Amino acid sequence: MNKEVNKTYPDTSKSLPIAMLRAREAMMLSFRPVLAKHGFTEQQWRVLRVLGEKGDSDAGQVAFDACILAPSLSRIIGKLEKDQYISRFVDAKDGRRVNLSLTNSGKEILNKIAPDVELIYNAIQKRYGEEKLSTLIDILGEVSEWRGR
Amino acid sequence: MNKEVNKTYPDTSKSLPIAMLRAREAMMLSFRPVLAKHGFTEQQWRVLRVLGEKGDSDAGQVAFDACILAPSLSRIIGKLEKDQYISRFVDAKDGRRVNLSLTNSGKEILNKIAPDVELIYNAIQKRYGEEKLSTLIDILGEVSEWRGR
DNA sequence: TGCTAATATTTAATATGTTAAGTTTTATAA
DNA sequence: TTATAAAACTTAACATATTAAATATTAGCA
Repeated sequence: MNKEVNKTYPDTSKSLPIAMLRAREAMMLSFRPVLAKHGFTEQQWRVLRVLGEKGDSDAGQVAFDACILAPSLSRIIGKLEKDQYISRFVDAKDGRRVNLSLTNSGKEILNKIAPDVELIYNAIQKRYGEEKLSTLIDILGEVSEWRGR
Repeated sequence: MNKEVNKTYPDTSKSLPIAMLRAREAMMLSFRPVLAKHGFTEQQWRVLRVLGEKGDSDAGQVAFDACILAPSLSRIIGKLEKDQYISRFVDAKDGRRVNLSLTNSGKEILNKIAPDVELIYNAIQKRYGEEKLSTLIDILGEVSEWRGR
C-alpha cells in the first residue's frame, strides 16, 4: 500500500476522531445485532442501561450519562415511554425537570439482554487483556476532559 | 457522588463504546465550529480530507477511509458534487465503481480550512503529549481489528 | 456463451445527530 | 414584587446512521 501519496494534508490515519470512530464501529458491529434482536437501537439501550445502573434520574443526567444530546433524548424517551419500558414524570420540586424511571417491563428486558451484551464485552476483554483496555479507558477519560483551547 | 447505586448492571463508566463516544464528542466540540464556519459538516469534511490525502479514490475506498457507510456517503457526495467541491465519474474499467476527485474549488477550501483544524489538533497534542496520544491511537488501531467472537 | 452469484452503488424507511428556536418554570436582581 | 435572565426540555429542520431492498455491472462457472 502506497503511503507516500500526498503529504500536503494531515494524515487521517493519525486522526484521533476517526480512530475513535473506527474502533467504536468495530465493537458496535458485534453489539448491534444483539440489541436489534430485541428491537432496540444502540441509543435506546444506552438509556435503559444508564437508568438501570444509576437508578431514576432526570433527563439531563441521563443525557450526560448516555452521551446523548437533549433533543435526541426527547425523542428516544418518547418512544421508550410509549413502549412502556420507562415512565416519565415532571419533578415535584422543579417543574422544568423530567424524571425518568424504568418500568418493570424495562427492568425485565434489561436483565434479559444484559448477559448477551456482557458476553461480547468479556470476549473483547479476553482478547485484548484487561490492562490494555483499562489503559484505553483511562486515556479516553482524560481526553474527555478536553474543553477547547 | 454515590458510586454504590446499583451493582446489578454493568457499569457504563467502564463501557468502551460510551468512553470512546464521550472522548470523541469532547474533541468534536472544538472541531465542529471551525467546520461549520465554512459550511461543512464533520462528515463532509472527512470526505474532503480523505480525497486530499489519498488522492482520487472510488466511493468504496472513501467510505472505508472516512468511516462512513455507503448509503450515507452516497448522499454526502451528492451534495459535495452539487456544490462543486468534488467530481464524480463512473470508472472506465468497472462500471459499478464511482471515482471521486477533488475539484480545484475543493482543493482550495481544503487548504483554507486545514490550518484551523491543525491548530486545534496541535493544542490537543500539546496538552496530552504525543506519547499518550500515540499510545491511544495504537490501542484504538488494535481494537479496530475486532471482528466479533 | 449463458446463467447465476457476487460487487459497488443507490434508494428507501426509520432513528438519531446537530443547531436553532420555542415553551415552561425557576432564579435573580432592581 | 416584577421584569429579565437563566435553566431544562421540547419542537423543528436538515444531515447522517442503520438496515434492507433495488439497480446495474462484473465475475465465475457449467
